Amino acid sequence: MATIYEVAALAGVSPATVSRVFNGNTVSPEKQRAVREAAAKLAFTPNKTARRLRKQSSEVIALLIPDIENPFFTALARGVEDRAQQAGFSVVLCNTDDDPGKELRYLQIAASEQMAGVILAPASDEADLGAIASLGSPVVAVDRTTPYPVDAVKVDNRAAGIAATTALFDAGHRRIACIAGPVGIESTEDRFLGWRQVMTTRRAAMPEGYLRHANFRADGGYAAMKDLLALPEPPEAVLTTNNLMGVGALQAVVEAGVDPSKFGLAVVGELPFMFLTPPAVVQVRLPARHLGTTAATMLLERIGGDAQPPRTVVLRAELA
Amino acid sequence: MATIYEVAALAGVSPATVSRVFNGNTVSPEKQRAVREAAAKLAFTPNKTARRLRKQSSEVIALLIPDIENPFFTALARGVEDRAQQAGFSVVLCNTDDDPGKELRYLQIAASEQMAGVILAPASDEADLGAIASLGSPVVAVDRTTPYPVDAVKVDNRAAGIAATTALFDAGHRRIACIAGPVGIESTEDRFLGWRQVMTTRRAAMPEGYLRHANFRADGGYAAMKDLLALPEPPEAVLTTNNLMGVGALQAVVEAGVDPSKFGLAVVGELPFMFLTPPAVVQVRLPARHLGTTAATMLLERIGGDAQPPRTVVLRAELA
DNA sequence: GAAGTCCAAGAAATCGATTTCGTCAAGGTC
DNA sequence: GACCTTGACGAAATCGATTTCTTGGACTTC
Repeated sequence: MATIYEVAALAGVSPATVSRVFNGNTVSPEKQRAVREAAAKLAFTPNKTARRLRKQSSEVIALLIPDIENPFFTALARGVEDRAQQAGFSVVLCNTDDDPGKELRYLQIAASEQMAGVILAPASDEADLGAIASLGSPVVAVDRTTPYPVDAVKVDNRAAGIAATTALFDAGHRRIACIAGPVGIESTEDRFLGWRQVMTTRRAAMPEGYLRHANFRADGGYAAMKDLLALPEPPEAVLTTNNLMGVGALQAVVEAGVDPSKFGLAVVGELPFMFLTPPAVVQVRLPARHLGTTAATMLLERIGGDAQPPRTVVLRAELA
Repeated sequence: MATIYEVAALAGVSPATVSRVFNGNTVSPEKQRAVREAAAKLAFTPNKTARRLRKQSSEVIALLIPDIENPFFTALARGVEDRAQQAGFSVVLCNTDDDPGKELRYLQIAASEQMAGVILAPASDEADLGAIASLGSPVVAVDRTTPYPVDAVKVDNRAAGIAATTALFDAGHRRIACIAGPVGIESTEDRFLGWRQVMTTRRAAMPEGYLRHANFRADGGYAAMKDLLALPEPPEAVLTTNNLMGVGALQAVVEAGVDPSKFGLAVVGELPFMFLTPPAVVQVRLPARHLGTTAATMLLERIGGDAQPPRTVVLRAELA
């Protein structure tokens, strides 16, 4: 790795001039040419670390997501990456596993690595954005909001829950259960509230046990669905508040010998890679990628110096 | 962000001593305590950038994969992350989209960011590892190998292809087509060779058009399968050389009104989130996560100074 | 033609850590 | 007691860029 000094020596100028050439400052055409030639000859790439130390900032943004194996989040990540790439930024992907400890560690890393900004799907309400915020690094919350006054991009989750539940109603189902995510995670909580609202409005019965809190993965949905099917009066239809629980629930239905195209299953999110989706499955498509591009755009605006008060953008999900 | 100088001032010692406290050098117990107290009071976190500039290395490893939305690669990424995490390293995930240009850019970034090492699923044979290698940063190729003399972890792809094809034979199929990935990608090429070997050994007919090269995604598999089914003499069974093409192929089968549990479909890899897999689908499970942990382990050994000649570890895939 | 303005470009400071080097005192050896 | 070793620790160099400060020359302006 050639340094700026070697380039300067070869080009017969000072290091400062070399720096100026690459940072768009006033340098005479001849010296400019000399520097570029020397740089090319030495295959010079500026040392990002040194630059970062001096500039106290970098062209890297951190993206903290809870589960890299969830297609919803990878689609979101793609959106972030596409947008960042365009702007010449790199994205560092971090897996928090919905563990506040891991999340905190990554936030500290982001701070001590002088990252330009952070996009975060908060694992918990207590996500400590204090450290990173006090650094002046912008933060955008995505998918879920936080108590901190930062930009946020989310989905109208309650509307999504309402749409999904209503679709089940319209298909003729009445005894509709809900498999919700862990308590305290805003996004699925809101979807569950949508379900409850529809159920209440329509005066549908919500027997004890028709609401299940499961972990976010396929196995959680699977177990919850098994439980539901084992009830004395099992539901005719079920809403799961995220994609992977939907996968698990569908499997449980099939394994129980119930015809999945008769049973009413609604999922907020998409059943990933499920082209074979039984027609009866209702899916509310979440704009995952769009969530990512929007968040990235907002973050880049902040990085660019935009100082307006925090905004929250709410995207709408649509029935697929 | 407090600096080492502020800590030193508060503790009444020199910056060098503060550094020594955090890097395990000889410091008297009293000063040690004083420094730790001061550091705690100021919430001191060492500036990674400065440290990296000085040490010319960091505790970050780069992982370059072709497609973050492919569950095979996310599982692999998880493996890498778990292992890295244990060793106190962070992982930076980069999406190459199988684009040599993007790949090259990321490799340069890895170099200019002083990353401790790189794990790479090469997009092409020409992946220029020269720059990064000349830096002395270790590189481990994963899933695919490269002409450069670096460590590699791969799957016995030919055996996987053989196992899958043989299983189709054993199920009574004879007219077996193959949907292979793009030409030039070693992993799927080898799987295709396994298919051809079985077909040849068993003297099965391989009519013109029974070998398709498709893009790696579900849509590629879908289109290829459509083509195959439209042949004058369509195959009775098909092998796809990766997971996503299998998803697409399965969809095409179903859409064509063919009963997927009659048709013979074999996939090298797992049909992601496909719990509803028709019984006839043969899957050769690839040890994706294990690939990741193994690669990370090897990389960490190299980072630790291991200088033995390059090794290639071949993992075995098993019929699921 | 003297004074003021402007601009290219080098010298040197700077970012915040780590590390080398040197100093000084304590302890050991003959 | 003279000499050597050892260990703690501060001063200063170092990593490689950016940026401020400074200088000297060209160009205006009156």
